[in-house]
Order: sequence, then structure tokens, then C-alpha cells
Amino acid sequence: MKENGSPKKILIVDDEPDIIEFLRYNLRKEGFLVVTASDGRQAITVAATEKPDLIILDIMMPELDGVETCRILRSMKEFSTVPIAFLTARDEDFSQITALDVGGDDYITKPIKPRVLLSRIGALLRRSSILNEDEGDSITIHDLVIDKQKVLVFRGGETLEFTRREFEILWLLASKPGRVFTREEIFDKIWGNDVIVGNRTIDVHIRKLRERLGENYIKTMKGIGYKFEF
Amino acid sequence: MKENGSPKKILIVDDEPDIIEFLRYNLRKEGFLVVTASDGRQAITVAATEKPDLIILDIMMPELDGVETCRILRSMKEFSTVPIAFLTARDEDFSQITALDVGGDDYITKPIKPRVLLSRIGALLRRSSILNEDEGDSITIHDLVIDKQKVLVFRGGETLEFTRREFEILWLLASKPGRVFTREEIFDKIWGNDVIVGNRTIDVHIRKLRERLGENYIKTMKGIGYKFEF
DNA sequence: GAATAACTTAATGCTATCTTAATACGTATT
DNA sequence: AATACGTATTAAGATAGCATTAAGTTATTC
Repeated sequence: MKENGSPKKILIVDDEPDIIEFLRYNLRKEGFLVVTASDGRQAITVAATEKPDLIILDIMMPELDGVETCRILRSMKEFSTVPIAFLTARDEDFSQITALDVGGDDYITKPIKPRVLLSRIGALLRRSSILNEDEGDSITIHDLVIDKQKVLVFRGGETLEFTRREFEILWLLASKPGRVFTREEIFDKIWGNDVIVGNRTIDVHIRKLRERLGENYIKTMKGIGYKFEF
Repeated sequence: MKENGSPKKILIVDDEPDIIEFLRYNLRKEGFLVVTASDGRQAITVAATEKPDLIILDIMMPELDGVETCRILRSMKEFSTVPIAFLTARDEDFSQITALDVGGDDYITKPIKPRVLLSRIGALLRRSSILNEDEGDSITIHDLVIDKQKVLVFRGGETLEFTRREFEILWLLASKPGRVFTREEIFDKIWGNDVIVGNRTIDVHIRKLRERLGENYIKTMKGIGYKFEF
């Protein structure tokens, strides 16, 4: 499975060297960059410096267990949306509820089948939000500078703030000015296949965007979709 | 979620009666017509007689598996464009690549969550519009550039806008310049089999097109149809 | 863990777009 | 020339699709 953008970096956190090696081998083979840590504390420092696109956390670890590590990572701004998968032995599944509660996105049970692992990882990476893609840091169009790193929009001297969803939609539309995005496309890219939101949700976000941006940037093409234009 | 046209017919193909019943129940509840088959061979005959609007195929089946069934269906003219979704257990994901290769439009993983299922199906059914086809981004003929991504037509410096229907018709005609499209063909491609519109509707759209485009692009072939020409 | 912000849903209203229908036009055929 | 057939034109009617608002949920923050 070839990815399109730059290779994704995956952080593996486990105290058993065998597991780490197994995962590293399989992930490297598929073109992922792999960094590792052997406990929670280490995981946090490695994560901070390496900025992985996805984190695989063993639940059972000395020092700081996976669940706690996840909680801490999630509390850090830069990891609030990075996909985190838990690794768990088949039977200690008490963890599933807690794990997902604490902001994990998936759990993978040992023994690990490579194909399953890769498919899950694929799904998680696809799901990851627009904001996590590394391509392009800012877009400048007309009088706007849309800065993805800062999640801010500048116009003249003023600075406009948007919420996450609003910004994601704006970024998507502005990434190809003039091109029309259908609602389907927008749902796909912003929400992915797992979350289902009602039909009017998107309109509300568009309205919020227009409220702050003015009426002249996002155009409705009735029956077709929305586009960015000035 | 109310549908507009006539109720859509969905063919479910699975060898497990439980799954069939589960799907049937959930789809019926949403107003779909449901027909079923328990293996690939049966699926093909049922499809031929029932002419479903969408097909859900289990991958793992005795006799003829989902992938093969899909390949056969796709080779039949009437099913070359009908959306086909694959059903697959979470872990047997080797199929994903093959499945999409062979002409499947989506895969749905078991266990099936009704809301996800319905949203996917909705997306697949909506997708069947000219504007959503991926093929071809723009057509250049004579002095026109017809841009499907932007849903715009450029001529010299000017930009011409069209509504959805207008653009769809223009795109259709311009996709094979010189060739005559009968009214029936146009109805088929633009409106599909479910919506029925009166036969003056098309004239009105043609007129709108000519109004913006000028008289020299779309030619009426009396008693035959319309064609794009300059 | 209460307060605040963000997101989603739901209800209602609006209007561009689509469709219909009524009439006019053109051109073959008798 | 009269008829028939198919298309053009127009304006009015219907509707799909979007906008807007407020209220309800769910996340975040302090």
C-alpha cells in the first residue's frame, strides 16, 4: 500500500524488544519511518522531538502505562489529534473501554498479524485530520494568509481565529481555489468514513466561516457544492 | 432521511442468513427495496432480473466469491456503472486492494454499524452523477475550455457560469463533439432511470445553454437529437 | 467538576434552479 | 395550402437544496 505524501512516521512504545523489532520490521517494509520508546516517560520525550504521525502504545508497561501515557499525550496540544492505537494482549480487554475513553483511536490485540496491523494503521492514518498532514504550511490567496501551523488567518493587519472544523473546511476549500467541492467530498475529507454527521452541519460551519471572513470568499454552487473564490 | 425519487432497490449478497436479515431490516426501515442472493451465481441472475440500484457483496462466499462476482457484473453492460460495495470482516483486509481494483466502489467492514452502513449507501447512491465521475477534468474545444472541477466554462478572457443541469448537459455533449445524442440518451445520462421529467425540459436547458454560450455550439438535429459543434 | 467553548441537530424559512405548461414557430408531408 | 410533427420560447409554478437560528450535545478548559 503506497502512500501519496511524504512517508509517515510511527512511534512504537513497548517494553518488550521483540515486539518492537517485529513491528519495526513490518512497518519499515511498508515504507513507514519508525521511532521507538520502551516506556511511557520516554515515549513522551520521543514524541515531542520526533513528532510522529501515529503512535502505537502498549498498555502494559512499567513506569507509566499506556493509558496514562495516552492521557498525557492527548493533553499536549500537538498530540491532541494524532491517532493513537493501543496494543493489548487478547485477554486483558478490560482496557478497551478505558483506552478509548482516554482518547485512543483503536486497539490492536496480540498476537499481531502483520496484514491486520497494516490495515488498521492505514485506516488510522487516513482518518487523521487535514491539520496533521505535513504538506503545505500556509496558503496565501487574495488578501488572506491561511497559516496551518498557527491555525490562524491573517488579513491586512487583523488576525482571524477559527475553530478546528471551521479551519479545516477553509483549508480544504482554499487549497484548490476555484474548484468546487461537493458536500460528499467535504464530509469525506473532514469527517472521514466513521463519523456521521447530519446534512446541515456543514452549512452551519460555512456560515460561521462567512460570519468572520465576510461573504466574498466562499461561494455556494447550488446543487453542486462550495468553492473558494474572491 | 427521506429520499426524493422512487425507492432504490438494493441487492444484498451473502451466504449468512443472519447478515442478510440484519441488512434487510435496516435497509427496509429506511425505505429501500431489498432483494437478496446467497451466493455469487445466484447474485448474477437476481441482478439481471431485478436490476438493483446498488449491490452489496460479501467477499467470502462459497461457489463464487465477491470479487469474482463483481468482475462478472462489471463486465455486463447494465451493471458497469451500478455502485457495488463489498462486505468484509475487519481482518481479512487483503481484499481491499483487489476489491477496488475489480471495480468495487466501497468496502464496508463487519461488524456493521447501521448508521455507518446507511451513510455509505447514501453516499454511493448520490455519487452517480456526471459531476462526480473522476474521469476527465476538462475539455478544450474550439475556443472553449470546459472545466469540470470548477464547473465553469472559459472563453477568451470571460468566464461563463452554468447551473448543475446545464453544465451536465454541456459536458455530455462536449465530451464527444460532433456525435449526436438523442433525447433518450441525454435523459438517461443526466437524469437516470428513476426521475422522469417531461420532454420539454431538455429544450429549456438547451436554450439556457445557448443563451450564455451563443447559438453556434449546440446544434439541433431535428428528429434525432442534439450535438456539440462549432 | 463546573464553566465555557465547540460542534451538531432540528425546525423553519427562503430562493435559485428545475420543471411544467401554454403558445409560437418552422419545416416536412400530403 | 393545410396538416402534422417536432422543437423553441416564455413565463409561471413547484421543489430541491441551502441559509439561518436556536437549542441540544459533546468536548475542553480552568
